[in-house]
Amino acid sequence: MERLAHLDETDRQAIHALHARIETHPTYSMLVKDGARVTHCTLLLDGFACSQKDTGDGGRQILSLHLPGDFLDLNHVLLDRSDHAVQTLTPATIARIAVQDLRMLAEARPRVGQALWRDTLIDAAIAREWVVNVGRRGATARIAHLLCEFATRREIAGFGPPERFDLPMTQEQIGDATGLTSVHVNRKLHDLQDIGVIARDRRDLHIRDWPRLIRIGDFDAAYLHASA
Amino acid sequence: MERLAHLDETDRQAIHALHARIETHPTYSMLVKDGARVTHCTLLLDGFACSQKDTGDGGRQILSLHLPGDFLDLNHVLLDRSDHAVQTLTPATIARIAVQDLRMLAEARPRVGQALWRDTLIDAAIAREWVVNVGRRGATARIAHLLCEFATRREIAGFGPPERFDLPMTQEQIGDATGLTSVHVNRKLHDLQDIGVIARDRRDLHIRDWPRLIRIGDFDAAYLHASA
DNA sequence: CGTAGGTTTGACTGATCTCAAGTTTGGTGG
DNA sequence: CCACCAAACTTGAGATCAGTCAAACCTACG
Repeated sequence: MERLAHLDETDRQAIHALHARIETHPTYSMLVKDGARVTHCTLLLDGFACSQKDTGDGGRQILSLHLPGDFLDLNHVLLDRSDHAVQTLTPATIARIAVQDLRMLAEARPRVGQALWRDTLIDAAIAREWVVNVGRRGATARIAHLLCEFATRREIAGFGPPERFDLPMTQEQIGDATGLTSVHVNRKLHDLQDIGVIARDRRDLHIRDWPRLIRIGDFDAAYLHASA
Repeated sequence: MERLAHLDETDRQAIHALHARIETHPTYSMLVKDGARVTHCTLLLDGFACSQKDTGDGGRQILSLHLPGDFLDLNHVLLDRSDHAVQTLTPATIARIAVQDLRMLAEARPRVGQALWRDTLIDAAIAREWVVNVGRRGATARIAHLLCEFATRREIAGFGPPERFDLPMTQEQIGDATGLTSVHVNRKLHDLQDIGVIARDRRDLHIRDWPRLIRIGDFDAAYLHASA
């Protein structure tokens, strides 16, 4: 949260005073169910997760990825019903904090409140960029954009350089995130590999030509609002 | 804003005390430019507008529609750079309010602050639903969903029943909103007409079989969070 | 080892795009 | 009031991208 707003000592104390329940969950647990009434917000402490929504005919769309340190569902501070699901992509440990506590905190400590609000605004900006990605880009660009976003968000969150990392997603999940089928994802991933832009070994992804991947993915990190 | 939170008399007075500059703009004016530094937020008083973003190869994606009474860019309260553009779809009159005034108001009157935050959360929910629409639904369903959303938002905003209204968009714009070409939009609109679900005369749209349109568009209004 | 989940490949299908030409509509100036 | 023009809508034919179906192949894990 330090990245979202300048907090003073009182702010920090107020945050540390929050009561949180720590939980651990295996891969593919539903942390939040779509349509559920929610009384707690969830903070991802370790592992990866994604927001998703199902269509009437059995399709699934992944809406965003969550890294350690992300709030998964801050929207529940003011909306009492969930409009999408959140699922773990890996084993994860989370902290559940009562909505009411967060709301009171936001009121008592405006700086903290603004940090939380700002976080939800960045989530919204990411969602808008995903509309563009899925609506107006070809398959290769969509996948490249997803890789760029994940790599830079990782870096921003302090997990090291964007050139090499474990991508915690199956090709099927990449497809659900980009509006493609797993078969097509596989082929386009190979294309990116064949032209030397990326290299892969299992989940381990190596971006060999970062500027080119950015160009292919039509990526501009501005929407992540990373600068304080 | 009364729909977003319960406000008391002091809240109302504080809102009325805001200084706003009223402007009128013709069709297709850029109210907010993508990437611009922003010092004012915009409230749409009359007319229609849309948020949009351009891709590197000249494509355009419409991200959301704005009705009279909507804030167009509340994200600027806490993010100083715009990550998308806002353009009028019809002649429009707007009110510009200084970001700083809104920020101070939100701090002084928590109820108002929560109303504003809640508004941005609903915008985010709409953006997420658009990701699903554009990512995982076929052409006809995308268009049907767009019509359903516009019709219900109109109704929620108090513009009368959802069965008949003027759609303030060209088929090209419907395409930009759904990730389709105007040609394909035209064909699918005709399909909907041929099966008797809608009738059209110029921009005047008549939904003749609302339950069926909802089914075709896989529409569930829950994401609009309309109930107080 | 055996199995399930994930990846890879091929052949075929189909939805949507592209290009291109008409047609209608609404506004504007004479 | 009419003629004209630009924008929007419509239609057709052909091309392309991505989906479907189906099988084979890995590979981690029990």
